[in-house]
Amino acid sequence: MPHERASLLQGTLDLLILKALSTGERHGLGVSRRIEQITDGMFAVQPGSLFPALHRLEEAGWLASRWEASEHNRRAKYYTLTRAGRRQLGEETAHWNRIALAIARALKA
Amino acid sequence: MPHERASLLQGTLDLLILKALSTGERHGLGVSRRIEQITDGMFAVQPGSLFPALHRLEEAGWLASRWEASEHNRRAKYYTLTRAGRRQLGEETAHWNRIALAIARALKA
DNA sequence: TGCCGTCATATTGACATTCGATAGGAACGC
DNA sequence: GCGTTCCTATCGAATGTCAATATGACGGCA
Repeated sequence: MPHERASLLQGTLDLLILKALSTGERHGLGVSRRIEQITDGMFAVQPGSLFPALHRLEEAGWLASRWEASEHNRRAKYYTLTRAGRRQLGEETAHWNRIALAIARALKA
Repeated sequence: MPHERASLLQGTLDLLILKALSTGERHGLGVSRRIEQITDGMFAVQPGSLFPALHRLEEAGWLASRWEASEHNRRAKYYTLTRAGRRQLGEETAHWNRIALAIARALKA
């Protein structure tokens, strides 16, 4: 039960998706649920954001996908991080840290 | 001198403008320079972002403005935080802190 | 007087991203 | 069959940012 549900900060969606997939294969809604979980319910990714983003990341070569039956026996597309995706996750994490630090510093001044 | 210049995270522009004005009256370009200063050169706000944002914030009642001669004797519009603007700065700061914390937690998991 | 560089505000057009709403198919329980 | 849940998918709209450019005023200088 989240206290507040924030809309995503633009630019963090890719990062969160890559992170959600870093612990293993998931299908679309699974990614969405994982993001909600690791952000403590702070961020909820809508389908209209999620699927275009997944396609974009796959297009970029950071994700690979295959069709498979879900745990509820529905057809689902499972995504995995590619090696390039794992590298990208590292870069985006570092990028985020730099930005968050800069803003934190600015807000303290 | 900045090592890297990032484009703004969408949603942080208002926050940075309010913060830049929290230490006193500034005109448009002065706000821009102040942001660059307090973020250690990390963020540079372009005119095409800056002026619409200033107008938006004034429209919202968070800024007040008046025409005055600049330090170089050009006509410049000086902006000040209103009381509501100061309150807004507090809220947006708190909001940012919650978001940054949630993402930091997510990235550590 | 005329020209130019700088300062400063402002607008325009393009672009990416996110969201809300909606659609639609497939499996399951009844 | 029928509704419900699960899952992928697309569309339209709104928003926010940027790059490029326009406009004008001042000061310095020849």
